[in-house]
Amino acid sequence: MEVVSDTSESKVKPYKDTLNLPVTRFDMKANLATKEPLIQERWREIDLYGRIRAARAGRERKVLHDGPPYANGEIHMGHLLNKVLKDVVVRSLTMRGYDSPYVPGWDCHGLPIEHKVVKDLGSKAATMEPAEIRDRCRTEALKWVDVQREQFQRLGASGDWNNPYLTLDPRYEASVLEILADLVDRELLFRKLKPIHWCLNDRTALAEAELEYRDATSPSIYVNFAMVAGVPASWGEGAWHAMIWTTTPWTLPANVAIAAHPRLSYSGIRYVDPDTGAEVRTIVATELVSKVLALRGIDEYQELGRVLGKDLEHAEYRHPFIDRIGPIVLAEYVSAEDGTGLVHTAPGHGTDDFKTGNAYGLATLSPVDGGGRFTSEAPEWLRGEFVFKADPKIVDRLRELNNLFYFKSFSHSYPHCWRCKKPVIFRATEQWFVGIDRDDLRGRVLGRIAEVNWLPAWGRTRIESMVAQRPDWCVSRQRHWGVPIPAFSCESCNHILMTAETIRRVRDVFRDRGADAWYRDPAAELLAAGTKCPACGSDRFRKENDILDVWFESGSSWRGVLSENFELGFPAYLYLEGSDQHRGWFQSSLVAAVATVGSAPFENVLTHGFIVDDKGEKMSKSEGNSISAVKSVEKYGADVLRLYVASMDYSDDVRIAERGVKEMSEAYRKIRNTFRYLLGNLEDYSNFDPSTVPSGSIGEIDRRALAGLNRVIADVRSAYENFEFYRIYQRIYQYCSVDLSSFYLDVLKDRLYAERRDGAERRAARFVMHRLFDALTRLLAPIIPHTAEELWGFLPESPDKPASVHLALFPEPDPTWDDPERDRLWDRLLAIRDEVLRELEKLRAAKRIGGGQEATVVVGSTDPELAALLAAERELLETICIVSELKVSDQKPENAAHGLEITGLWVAAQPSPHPRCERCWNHRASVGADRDQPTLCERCVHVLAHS
RNA sequence: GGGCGCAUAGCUCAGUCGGCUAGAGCGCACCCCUGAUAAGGGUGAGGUCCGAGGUUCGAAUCCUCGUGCGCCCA
Repeated sequence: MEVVSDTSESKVKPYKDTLNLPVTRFDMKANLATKEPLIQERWREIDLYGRIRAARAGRERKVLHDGPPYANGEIHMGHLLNKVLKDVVVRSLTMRGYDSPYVPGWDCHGLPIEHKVVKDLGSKAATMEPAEIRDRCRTEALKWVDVQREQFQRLGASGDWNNPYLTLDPRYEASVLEILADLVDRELLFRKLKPIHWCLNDRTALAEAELEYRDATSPSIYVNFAMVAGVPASWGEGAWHAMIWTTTPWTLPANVAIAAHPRLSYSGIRYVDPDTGAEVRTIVATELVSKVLALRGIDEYQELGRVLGKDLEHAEYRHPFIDRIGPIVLAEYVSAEDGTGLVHTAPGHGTDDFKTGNAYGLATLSPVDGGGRFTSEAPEWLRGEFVFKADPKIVDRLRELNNLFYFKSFSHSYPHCWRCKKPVIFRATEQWFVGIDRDDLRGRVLGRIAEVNWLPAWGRTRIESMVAQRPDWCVSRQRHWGVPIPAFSCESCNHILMTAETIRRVRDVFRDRGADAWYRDPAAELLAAGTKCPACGSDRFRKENDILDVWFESGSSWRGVLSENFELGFPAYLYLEGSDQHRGWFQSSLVAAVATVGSAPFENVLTHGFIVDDKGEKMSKSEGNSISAVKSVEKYGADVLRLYVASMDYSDDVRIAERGVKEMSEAYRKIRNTFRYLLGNLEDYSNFDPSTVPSGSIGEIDRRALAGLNRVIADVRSAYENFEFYRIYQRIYQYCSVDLSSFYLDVLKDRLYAERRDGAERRAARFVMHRLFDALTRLLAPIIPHTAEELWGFLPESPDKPASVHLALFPEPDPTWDDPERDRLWDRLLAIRDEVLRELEKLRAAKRIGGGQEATVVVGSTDPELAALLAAERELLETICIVSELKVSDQKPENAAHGLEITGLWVAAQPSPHPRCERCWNHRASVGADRDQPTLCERCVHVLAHS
């Protein structure tokens, strides 16, 4: 077969080379995974963070103080959300002109790290010195600091990553002790008993995480306590009792009260004991009476009266084997699930009991030593006895005294030690507390809360109710990995010695050599020479072993980072964390600051929600619905993840799903392509000077685009100021998609491609495109910093142009282009355009045209006002509808359609009768008029003649 | 079980003081273009405004009670 010719193909577009088609080196494909690390590398090379600091030096300072993440494990989506939000805040403050330094921090001490280290060491741990274990903990913590630092930086977060604050830094540890000393100065710190989980075998305190719940057999006993006062008189005279139930008889020596539920009904009953034949009167929760009596096979009894729990409050009973009167108290946790509805209360042996005891001012008894043997505080017949062996003795005693109603063995879930696997007990020990009601600390904290700006506003209600209800703050822990509480005890009389003065002395040692000094130096060297026990005069002391709660450490960061060491300034402009921190860091920081310096450490507190999956349920590794932050960033790029996070209202929970990330990739591409198109038409951009474009040459359509940009700038700036980042994404994305891509840039094509390269009309378009490019790049910089930086590189160099977009300021609206009256005109023109496009679509569906340039349109109206508008704006309408010809007529053709939205308007569209210009593809009557170039329209002939 | 929140289209969000037929973008379906081309344009279909009561001439909006989900407690 003979090939006729392929010259026809080359002749199809003979004029293509004469057009000004888009050209750019800016890639359509972002390739963020490889490009972002290169951009970050450049930022490091030019010390961008340092340059930003220098550029903003002397400007008003607004500091976002970083809440330290725990240095343990790789970062997850929660970290990503938090750090991206912080980075958007810091970068936007910077671009608003503020000096906004960001010092990241890490929480390095605490149980999870120590737990892991001890677990890895296995049995060796027991033989190691605390200082050795601490060395390993430090290594572990610093390892994760490095891992997380890399991963946070990979997100593009800007900050002083070379000088972060670490809670294990000696300077930081010294600041923590400084706060402790201040608390002692103000008499807010004290010791009191508190029950904690205690392993009798290892003689050590255990945290909740170190407990294993396993089945154990315990005695279950029902005991009648003799009432001495407060039984309703209407129930009649007699020896009344109150029946309690317990599975830990050995805690009865510490019993100081019986708890009832205020709104539960209690019955006074009379029954005959089947064994002794004696008549017994006792009190039991009404709904449990028959169940309890059935244990002994009793089915006959008389109910002598009923009363609500709250009416039993302050009634009194006598302890069955100790000479002591105890009250009936009220507690919400009492239930009628099992037992008798009356709960044996021993504040020294249970958390609930302790709380109730505090509320009623009851004594916390703890007659048990570290090995589980009763002390001299217990009745003589129990002294020296091991608690679990005491159970049967106590049961026998109760039986002898005729107080035991019922006994059986009972299997239930009970906490055991994670290491030795033996059952643990609750045992009250001396702990250090910050007294929340001393010196009206609670009231003062509540007062400062009211002065802070909480975002969202309900954060205030939340933290207020937490502070109003919180108990004293227990700040001591029986661990190794933390800041030691530098207390001494007298070797001869056990008096505890810790004054502001002794603390500050140790603080100085810590600042020089770190907290390890506590474990290495003898007590005598940590105390001033000649220190004597104020109680007995001895000069020999031991070091105590408690460390501080990690919340106390992180709650001291305003001092160790804002006031001292980093000199960022106190208070901080903003704290920004998840809403769980109302109980955590916000509160510990607030209490520590109000207690010691009297004011809140922050002016604004912004909270975000939690990461949930696409169904709105929380992400967890065990559920298999979690998405790896590290892998997602590697796969899609940090900018895509940042855009994703920024697109959602973080005040509520944030849904993250793989599909969502993919959709966001597409949205990112759309934004990227909009910029790419702008760049493509700004060829030889570096030589384009927008200041040479006279404003008089800026046309109607261009003015509308610039007015629209003004609104975008104003909206976006205000959204940044209000921390409403998702509005920024919505606003810019919709602007790029609707106003630019599908309208302005589409309409502009004929002008950009076909007009004279340096003609006034084309220069006007490029003026607008330059302004769009410059403003949108700046506005997006805090959210997609890498892409913005890449775009920034394409802006023409000038002495005013900073080396990085992140050194630049946000754009300002330019009122030159605002004209509300013209905005209203445009609303009408665009509505008319919609009607025209609908008609074109009908022609297209009928296969009569393809592109709009193949069509000619006639519009008109019976409404004289509208008809006049059409006539006045005919040319503009022709341009924005992108048709070859738009005519206005008062003669309505038969096939004309009525406006769908605009009544009185009619539109008729049909294929253009004119030939197509081979250069600009418009169908024009003028095609063929020029003898030399018979396939071109008049405009194109003219352009070619003058270029 | 308690405290604090949230719930509008498949997704992300608007919706003012209670007042039109509840909107936008994306996605989706169909179509066009091939001079933004792993792009671009057009048209269209999508809603029990979480549910049930109540207030009101009128409720996505205000009130009450639920349901689901989250955070913090117990």
